[in-house]
Amino acid sequence: MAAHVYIADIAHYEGQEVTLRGWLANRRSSGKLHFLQLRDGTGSIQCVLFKGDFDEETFKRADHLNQESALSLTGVVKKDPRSPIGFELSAKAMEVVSEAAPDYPLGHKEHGVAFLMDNRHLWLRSSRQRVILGVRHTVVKAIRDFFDERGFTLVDAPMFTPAACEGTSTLFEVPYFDLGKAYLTQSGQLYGEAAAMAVGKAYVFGPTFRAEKSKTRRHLTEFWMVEPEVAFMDLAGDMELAEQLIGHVVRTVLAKHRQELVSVLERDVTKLENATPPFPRITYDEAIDRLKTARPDTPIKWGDDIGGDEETLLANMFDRPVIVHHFPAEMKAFYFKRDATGKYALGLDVLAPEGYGEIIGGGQREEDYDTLVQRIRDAKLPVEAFDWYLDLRRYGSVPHAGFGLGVERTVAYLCGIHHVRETIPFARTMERLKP
RNA sequence: UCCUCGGUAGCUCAGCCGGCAGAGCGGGUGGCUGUUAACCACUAGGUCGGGGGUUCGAGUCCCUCCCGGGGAGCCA
Repeated sequence: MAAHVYIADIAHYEGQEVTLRGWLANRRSSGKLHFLQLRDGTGSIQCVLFKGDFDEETFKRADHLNQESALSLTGVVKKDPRSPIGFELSAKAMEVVSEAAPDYPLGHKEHGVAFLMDNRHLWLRSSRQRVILGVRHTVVKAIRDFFDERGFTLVDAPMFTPAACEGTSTLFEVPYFDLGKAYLTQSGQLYGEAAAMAVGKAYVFGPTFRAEKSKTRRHLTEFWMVEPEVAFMDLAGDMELAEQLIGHVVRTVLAKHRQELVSVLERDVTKLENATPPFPRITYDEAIDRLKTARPDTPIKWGDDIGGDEETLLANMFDRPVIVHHFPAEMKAFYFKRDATGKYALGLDVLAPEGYGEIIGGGQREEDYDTLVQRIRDAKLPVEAFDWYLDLRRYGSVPHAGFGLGVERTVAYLCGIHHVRETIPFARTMERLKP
């Protein structure tokens, strides 16, 4: 009985007899030779079956197997210059673990987006999706390692929350026993602030839900966000932490996935190689000036949000992510600290290059109790709902700051993928709840 | 919610000025000892998104509804 090996490790077994287990991706034949393309999750390899090595029934069956049939193939690993991976399997025995039904929906030709998303559970088997899933895994691990190495503690925030974190946004409502209604969290930040006062450096990492009817390539109704929060840190420290995190994630992904990014996703990785700190920093005022200069006819004016097109225009002025900071106070949520003039919120956004948009949003928080109460009132939010949050300002309040990084937008940027729906295994959008 | 594009074979699409419903892939059968989106031959496969209208005649023109893609607003 030959040892089972994975295709990714095939180079170590040249000349040896091994068993491969996987799924039939494609097959070809030239009569007395059948070529079975086997995929096992780590790679894909061509297995060659010669008629003389098999009994008639098995050999015939090999040429009629349906796509995605599960197979176990035993044979000798042979070096072959014609193979894209340098090796192929000269099969001597085949076991059909389970024959696939004949109507596997995904063929080898192109498919439309809607069809692929309907078949997302099967689409994941493609090499493209396998690479994206791998990059996402690496991104998540790199983020955890980054914070772990810097003495942060992971503090999980709840998914069920009693009220809006920021007030106005549309939240998903769920019934909650005798307590009435609960809402799915739209940010773990307020809990992250509580955690920072407990452990100094905390980060929240989990899914986030937005019921807004956004239909763009940058939006999902359910997405993952990592939100560090640090006591005694100001806006400058926040910017440094943000660029260090992104720099670390980009470096780690390049080190591990460079080859796949280039060959499978056709990503121009030179665009990622530049993404090393320090990142350029511009104020909101400067951003508006730059936009007006670059495109004099743009209708944008001071106090406006920087929209998708402007964001892309701005980001393309730099060869790496750019940090925009000091926003008009009215633009930002109630908990942002303001500068001495009161005109600006100490917020920061990090815009990824190439139109991938805002991948980080955050800033320094208001630590003064009275000011914060006033802000909550100004925002027409119920102060009682924030009593526990205000306690953080009553018992040893300190300056602190943090941010949220969107995992899907980051993966899209790294992979060079147009739409974030491909960067999460099972995307939830306005029009899609299945599979 | 608004703007925009689309819905024709299992999939991707073509179908011109209104005149017999098409191709490639996939499926089936057969052929080939080096194919690799294999190739070659033959073959099966249709409620042209639903409804209504104009017309001798509608996949095609008009109205309407449904579904989906992209974008805007808002945000990660």
